[in-house]
Amino acid sequence: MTYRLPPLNGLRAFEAAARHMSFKHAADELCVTAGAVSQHVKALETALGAKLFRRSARAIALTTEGRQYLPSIRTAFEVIAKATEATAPGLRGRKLRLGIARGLDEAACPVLRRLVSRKESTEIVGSRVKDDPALLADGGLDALLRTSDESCAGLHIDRIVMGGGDTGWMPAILVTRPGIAGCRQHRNLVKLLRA
Amino acid sequence: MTYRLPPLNGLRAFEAAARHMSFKHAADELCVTAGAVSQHVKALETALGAKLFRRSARAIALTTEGRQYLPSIRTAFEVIAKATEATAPGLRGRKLRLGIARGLDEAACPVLRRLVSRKESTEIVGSRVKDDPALLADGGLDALLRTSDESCAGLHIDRIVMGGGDTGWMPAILVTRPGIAGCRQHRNLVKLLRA
DNA sequence: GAAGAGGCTTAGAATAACTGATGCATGAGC
DNA sequence: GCTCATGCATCAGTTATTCTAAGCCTCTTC
Repeated sequence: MTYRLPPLNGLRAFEAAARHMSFKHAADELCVTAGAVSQHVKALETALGAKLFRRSARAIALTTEGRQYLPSIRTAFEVIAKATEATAPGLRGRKLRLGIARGLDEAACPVLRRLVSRKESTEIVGSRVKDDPALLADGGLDALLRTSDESCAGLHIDRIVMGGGDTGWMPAILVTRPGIAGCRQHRNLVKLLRA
Repeated sequence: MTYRLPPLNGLRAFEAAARHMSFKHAADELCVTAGAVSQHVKALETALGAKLFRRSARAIALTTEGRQYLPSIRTAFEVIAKATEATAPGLRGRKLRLGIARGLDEAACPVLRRLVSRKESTEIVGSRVKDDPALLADGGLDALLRTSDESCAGLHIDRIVMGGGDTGWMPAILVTRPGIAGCRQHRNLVKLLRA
C-alpha cells in the first residue's frame, strides 16, 4: 500500500489560508511571509491539477474543489495533532518553565517583567537564570531566552524580535528543549514575545 | 484553532519505514536513499521527544510509542490520499499516454519496446512522438520520456536511469503534466522504467 | 573469518524554501 | 475621481534544508 500524497507542507499552507481566509494571516500563523504561503499553495494546486482558491485583489475565496478538499485535510491534521499530543510527552499539563538569561535587559521589556511576575500567562513561569543551555538538558528548564545562539546543538531555536519596550526592538534567541517545541505553550510563548 | 504538527515529511518517512519495517525499502518507495529516511525519522523523533524505532544492527522495531503513534498517522494519510483522489482530476480512469521522444533508442531498451507494444502494463500506453513538451500542454500526452530537461517550466520532472538494456544504463528525463505526477499510474511508470 | 546486508553518521552538493522588492488590482477615505 | 492602503503574485537572490555518497559498525551466513 502506497499513497498518493501531495506536497504536505503545501497542505499545511492551504489549511491555514482557508482557516484565515487570508494568505497574510496564514503567513503570520506559520511565521513566514505571505509570499511563501502563496508559493506553497500554488505548488499544491499544480500538483493536484486543480485551483483551490479564487484570488481577487483584496481577498481569496475557496473554489468548489477547495471547499470540497478542505474538510478532509482538516480532519487529517486533527488526527495527527491528537496522536502527537497523546504520544509525545510535551509538558504533561505542567507549566512551561522559561529561563531568561541575565544578559537580557528584562527591565526594558514589559512582557518579560510580566512573565517573571506570572501576570502574563497562567501556563508559563518565567525566571532569571544564568545564560547556559545546559539548564535545558538536565530538566530544570523548558526554554531559555538569551542573546546568542551558541552551543545549542540539537536544540530547537526561534529567532525573536521583541517589541513593546521603551528601547524599541530587542532581538533574542529562544532555545527550547526537544519535545517541547511546537506544543501549545511554546507557540503561545513565541506569540507573546513577538507581540 | 491551530495545530501542533510535527515535521510532516518526517511523518511520511516514519509511516513508510514502519510499513516496510526497513529504512532501505522505505527509501526505495520514496525514491531517496536510506540515509535520508534515517534523517527524517530522527528529526521527527527529536521533535516529538520520543523514540519511535528501536534500531538493531540488521533490523528496526517499533517502540511502544511508535506502535501507538502509527495507526493515527496511517489514518491521516489515508484521509489525505482519498481526498486527493476525489478532488484532483488525475487520469479519471483512462490510461496514461506516454510519449517516447524520437531521440531515445527504443530498441536498446526492452521496457520501452514492451510499453509501446502494450505488453508491459494495462494502464500505460506508449508511443513514439517528436521531442516536444508542448504535446503535454495541449492534451495529447500525459508524460514524455526524453533526453533533455529543456523547456519544461511548470512541468513535473523525474530523472530516470533505465537498466535492462544491452547497452547498459540509459539516462532519461520523464516530463509529466501537472496533476498527473504522483498518481498511481505515474508511480508505476517510474518504477517500471527504473527497474 | 570473509563476505554481505542493513542501519548510522558525516561532509559536501543539490535542491527547496524563504525573503524582500516590486507590480498590480481593488476598495476606502477624502 | 484622486490618493492611499491593503493584499496577492512574481522574481531574483539568499538561506536553509534535504539528499547523496562514502565510510563505519554490527550482526548473520556461508
